[in-house]
Amino acid sequence: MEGFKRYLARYAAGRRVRGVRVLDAQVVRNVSGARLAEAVVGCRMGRPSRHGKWLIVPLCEGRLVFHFGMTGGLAWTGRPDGEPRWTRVVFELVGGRLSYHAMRKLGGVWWLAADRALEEVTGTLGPDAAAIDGECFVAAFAERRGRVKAALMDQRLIAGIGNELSDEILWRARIRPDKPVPQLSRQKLEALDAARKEVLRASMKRGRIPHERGWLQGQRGARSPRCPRCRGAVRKDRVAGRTAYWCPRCQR
DNA sequence: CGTGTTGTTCAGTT
DNA sequence: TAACTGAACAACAC
Repeated sequence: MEGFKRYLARYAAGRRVRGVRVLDAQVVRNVSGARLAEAVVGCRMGRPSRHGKWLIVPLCEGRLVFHFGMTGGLAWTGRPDGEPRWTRVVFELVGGRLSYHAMRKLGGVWWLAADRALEEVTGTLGPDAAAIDGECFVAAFAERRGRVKAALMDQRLIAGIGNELSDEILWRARIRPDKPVPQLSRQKLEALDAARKEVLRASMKRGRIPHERGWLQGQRGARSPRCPRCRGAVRKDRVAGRTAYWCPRCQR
């Protein structure tokens, strides 16, 4: 999401909207295409911000809110040639166009007038995972009783960590994904916090989760995934309703 | 044709 | 209440 934010900031921020084309009305969630166009045409896109996996772009008196589901993205096209496959909404800007695309339509685009709260769209979100300090992070786990992977991915607790990031953080902290939170020692919680900081720092620097040497995510989808640390076989299990990759030798 | 998928939400259950 | 499970959404790839 940080990558999308920077992409929008680089290509679209500061440009005036000339028109909006809604190719699939289903992904514009809370207003009609006509109402969206009425709200944003003539406005200049402001500097985007991010809270967890939500992208917020101020525009005139309101803001556009984007969520990308599992398969969404943004694409900037300077010249009027073909849009990306699965483009759902196109913002025609002075100097180019910004396409919102999504194969599966699990995310969407919202328009929020100035007097509406972000929470109306996003639901309750915890503080952003990249913005909090260690004390706040550890405190978030204080009352949790479930599995650590579920807690990490709970957006109401801490916003921004999804399936892949949670696996990567747990692997780095050497904690198994199904470990009950109450069984984590103070030391382990601090290791989790250190892993959280390092994984997010590196991911935000690159604009995506690295899938390279020394990263568990490089093994996701491999025929026989190997732990980058101990070379043991990586397990693939269902934890907290999602596919978890983890190393049973390193993660206890 | 069946299975799995980077996210979220909801109903139902423990 | 907290938290879990499964289904739903949607559109593929394999």
